[in-house]
Amino acid sequence: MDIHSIKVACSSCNLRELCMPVGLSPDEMSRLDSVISTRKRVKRGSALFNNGDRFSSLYAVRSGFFKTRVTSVDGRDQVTGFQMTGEILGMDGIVNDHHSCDAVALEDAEVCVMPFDRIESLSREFSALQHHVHKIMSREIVRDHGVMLLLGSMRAEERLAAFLLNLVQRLHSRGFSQSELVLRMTREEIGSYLGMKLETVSRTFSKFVEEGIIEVKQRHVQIKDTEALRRLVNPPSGS
Amino acid sequence: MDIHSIKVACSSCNLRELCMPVGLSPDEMSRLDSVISTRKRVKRGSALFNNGDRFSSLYAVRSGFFKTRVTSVDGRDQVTGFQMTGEILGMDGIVNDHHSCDAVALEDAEVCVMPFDRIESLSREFSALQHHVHKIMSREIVRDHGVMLLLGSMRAEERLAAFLLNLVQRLHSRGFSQSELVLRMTREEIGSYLGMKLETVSRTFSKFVEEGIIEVKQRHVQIKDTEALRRLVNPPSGS
DNA sequence: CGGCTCATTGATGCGCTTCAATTAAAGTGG
DNA sequence: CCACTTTAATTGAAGCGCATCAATGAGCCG
Repeated sequence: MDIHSIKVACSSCNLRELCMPVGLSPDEMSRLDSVISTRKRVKRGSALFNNGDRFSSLYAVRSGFFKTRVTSVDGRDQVTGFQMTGEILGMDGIVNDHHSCDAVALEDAEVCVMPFDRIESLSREFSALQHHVHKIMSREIVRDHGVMLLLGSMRAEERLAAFLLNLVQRLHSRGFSQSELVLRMTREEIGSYLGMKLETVSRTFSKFVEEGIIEVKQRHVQIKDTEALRRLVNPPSGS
Repeated sequence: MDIHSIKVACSSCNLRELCMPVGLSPDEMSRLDSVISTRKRVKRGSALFNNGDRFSSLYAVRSGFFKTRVTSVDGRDQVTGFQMTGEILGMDGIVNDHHSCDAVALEDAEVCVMPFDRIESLSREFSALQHHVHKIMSREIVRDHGVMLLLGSMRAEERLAAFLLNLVQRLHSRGFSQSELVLRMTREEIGSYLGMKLETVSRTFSKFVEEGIIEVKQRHVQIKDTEALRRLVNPPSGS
């Protein structure tokens, strides 16, 4: 066991509200600790796993920030999500025993490695853990449906507004500001996620700035009028 | 037990390759039979469940055809998928104990009702079933990522070509033709799924007909040049 | 047959992409 | 530490793809 494995314990992790362990007894919790065998560091720009890699584990983001991306046969790619502290990566790999997307760190990151066969065997013992795994996967499905709604029916301004509100809400629930955020991804990555070109992302940011809704300094964004963003996502009534 | 409950048994179901039971022993199979408590008929146009309904069960499509759809606060909706025989509905409901989308039958349909708490308890006994449940949810996640790629990075022709190829492939794996299909959904529903307007769907169909790729007579589609469709989805190299 | 829903097709315009140039920031080596 | 290079972001101008509006046609059913 290397030095990074010390204190790798869900029971003493300050992320337990966000991550896997929920409603477990102290005994169950310590059994879960034994599942989280290792931590793994991932350097900015490198991949936690790639499309085609053999699937073995789920990963809980301990620190840092990831994007996941799928690539079509002809090389186009699409960012399918951004994952922050406490969120789970790797569920795409279960169905075919191989990953079907890339997970790339957008800043130096650390993840908890949770071997999936261990999760499954422990799930057979603890129904609370079992149900939690099901919820995590269901949550991902529901999130994906929301992205489809965004991609299929919203216009550029609405998409970016929804994106900002979503990001800031997730950051807020992790103790950060409701109104300030630092983007960890490029305009191009935002655009890929939102189905628009980087120039459109940039222009839309500028438009929001002109309208006094946000302030932008590079990747630092300050939200000055949350309600205006909400109105953009959900147009009052008649378009 | 009403008459429809007779012979509701996975062990004698000709869909077992497509649906839930995989790699179960005869004993396990008969235990699974006991989970599938009932069948339920759903008339064309009516909902199996709606957004907000309490979640209790997963549903396996026994016959017929469904769409699922999410609705935004301001009333826009997005078709998130079309489900045919052997496919599973309802996984969206696990995370919040309530469904977050509507599942509407596009033709008279019948589903197997699988109470989720029973699935979970049986999953704790049979690891094969447990893993299969995980695979089904993972498959849905992977499918959703594919739809995001389609919505985020493809143009109208590519989207419709991908849609047709996907439909015909799923039908083929159920014993139907590789080249002929009957659309169970309207142009508007196709458009909602693909993020385009019904007029664009219609025009794109017409374009394919002009190019000799397909023949269309109302909802009956005959694919005359599968390779041309494949080339549309995956442009040769340039462009 | 008349009234419905669904589909097709045309004309016009807008939103976003594309191409291109400029600026700003971040990383690199002398 | 400051030139130099590289990457990221902004902004403008032009064009295209798809949406929108509108009218017609085709099936379906009471």
